[in-house]
Amino acid sequence: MPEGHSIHRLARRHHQLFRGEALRAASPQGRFAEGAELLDGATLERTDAWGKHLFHHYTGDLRLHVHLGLYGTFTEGDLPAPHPRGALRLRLVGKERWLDLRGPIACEVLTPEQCRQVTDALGPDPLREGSDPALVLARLARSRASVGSLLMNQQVVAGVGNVYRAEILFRHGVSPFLPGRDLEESTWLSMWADLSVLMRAGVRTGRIVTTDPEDRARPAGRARRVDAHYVYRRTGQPCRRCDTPVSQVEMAARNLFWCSWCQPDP
DNA sequence: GCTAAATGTTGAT
DNA sequence: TCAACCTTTAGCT
Repeated sequence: MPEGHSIHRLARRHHQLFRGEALRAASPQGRFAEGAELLDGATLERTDAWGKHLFHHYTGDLRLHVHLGLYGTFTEGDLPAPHPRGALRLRLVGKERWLDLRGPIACEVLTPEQCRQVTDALGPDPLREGSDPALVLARLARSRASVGSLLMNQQVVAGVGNVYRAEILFRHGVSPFLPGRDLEESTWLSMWADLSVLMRAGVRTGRIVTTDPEDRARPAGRARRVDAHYVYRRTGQPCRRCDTPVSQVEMAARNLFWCSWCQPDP
């Protein structure tokens, strides 16, 4: 579930797996053969994430840039690595562990300068130290576009995806259709603070849970699955706060979910 | 066990 | 606006 929290979690994990190790790199699929050749033998110094973009810093100023897109996925394990099967874009092998990457939308070796170009095009990331919500506000304040679409724009805020978008709007009673310029500053600042908390929890657990305990159904009997979302993918089901059926509409080829009572139209 | 839909973005039409 | 990327998972049966 690659929203920003997953990518930060992966950055942390890859650092744990391979920090300080010289890695073998290969692209069994062939689509990253040149890049893998460049990386082969380099040592992983550190990892970094900005929004949904992942970076590995290797010796020799080599940077691996990965964007998982919708389908991309990493798998890992202890050596020996299994025989490569399917479309395996990149396999990294360390002293004790292997790491496979499949289906990313971006997997490339960049220079530090090229990495900067990537991150310069991104808005502040609630998961990064020192990110400034005022910069986001400045973008919102001069846009007639809906806050629902602006939150999905990585140049405005980095790391928020369809789930966090729907849930943060609900939690603050904001209609997705409100023009960005009409969002109150104080509302945005509490949304940002809330996003940081929720996304940090996502990094810790690997799951997106946005409901407050009092809005979840009583745990009937044994450990049942937690009611993790207020509106995301709950079309037609009663709102956890007011019982109004959750609404859904397709917006820019993405599903948008909201409660028309808790988040009234502007 | 199978099918449909999905967390995202780019590039072509 | 749509296809591509080509894996995972939720929801059926």
